[in-house]
Amino acid sequence: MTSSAPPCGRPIPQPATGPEWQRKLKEHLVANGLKHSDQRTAIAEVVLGGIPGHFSTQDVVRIVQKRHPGIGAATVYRNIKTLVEAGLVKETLLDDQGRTVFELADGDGTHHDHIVCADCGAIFEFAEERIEALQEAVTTSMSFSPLHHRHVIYARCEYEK
Amino acid sequence: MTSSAPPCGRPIPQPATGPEWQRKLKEHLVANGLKHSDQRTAIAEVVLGGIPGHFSTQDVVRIVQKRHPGIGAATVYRNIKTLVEAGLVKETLLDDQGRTVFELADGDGTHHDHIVCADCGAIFEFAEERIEALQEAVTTSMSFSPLHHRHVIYARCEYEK
DNA sequence: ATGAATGCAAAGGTTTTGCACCCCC
DNA sequence: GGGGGTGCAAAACCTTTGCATTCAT
Repeated sequence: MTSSAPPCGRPIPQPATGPEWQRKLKEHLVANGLKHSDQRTAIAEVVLGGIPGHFSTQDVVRIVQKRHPGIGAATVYRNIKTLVEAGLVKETLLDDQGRTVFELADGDGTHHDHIVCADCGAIFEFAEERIEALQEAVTTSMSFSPLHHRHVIYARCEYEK
Repeated sequence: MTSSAPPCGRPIPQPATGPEWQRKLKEHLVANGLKHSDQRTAIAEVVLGGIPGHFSTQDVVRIVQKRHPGIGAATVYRNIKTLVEAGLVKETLLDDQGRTVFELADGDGTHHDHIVCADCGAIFEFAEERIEALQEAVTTSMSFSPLHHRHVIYARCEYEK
């Protein structure tokens, strides 16, 4: 079946859902004098328990509000920022429309970069040690200390051609 | 301004200013049934003749309007899109504030990626064949055909520490 | 009670679009 | 004169912020 658009005929990688994000979150809140709230819990549950792959804040707003219509968008923005600071979520890349895109932080210290399907927009991941190493070498050779990077390859899925 | 603040004590690379962009542009216009206009000329002159390094559309708007106060921002947006389609300018990366950043297309087929100073926001370039090759290999090994990529390293200039 | 969290609305910023008018070919 | 080009203002979007209120500790 030659699908006219989406899901690229390939499985979207699932996030590593840990049973311990709750502990990590509580830890972060306590350590920073932050407080609990039903909204915070609801948002964290949606993000850390139910979102596969990559998402924008607007995605979260939609899902959260479907479940809890009272929660405002600003609260979602503020809480995702908190989740990032807690190290549970990380910002990965800005998409073509200027939205910030997030993904769950890998429980382990794993790092990966992304391939975006130019046809359907699906996001895939890849890890290549040698690229990381060369990257580091290039950066230091230019007298910089690398902090982080955004490496996104836009490609066409061969199955779609 | 795209790269304001302390210039990191390093020279910003100058673009390759060709004497032939006018020919290329006219070619593109003719080929696509597009027309000339004083505004189009003015904008092209600012972008292709006078802008060093990397710039946002807003940068161009400011410069163009200083010289020709009558030209509207929408016209600049529309014309930069045309310049991109003509292959004279290319989109390089989205900055932290969601603005689209452009640079002049290299006259030759040269390709490079970017290092952004996390302290001052200055943008530098690097080229590393081996990274490009690995990138291609990884992409095809995943059954994709690479189209283009965005590879941005955020780093701290050692001189600033 | 003290500081955080929330909701709402407004503001900020970039980019797009609708529309009437103008101008090149 | 027909189709692109332009200006202006309004609209889209995403995200942040101000403020009064509510809530957790």
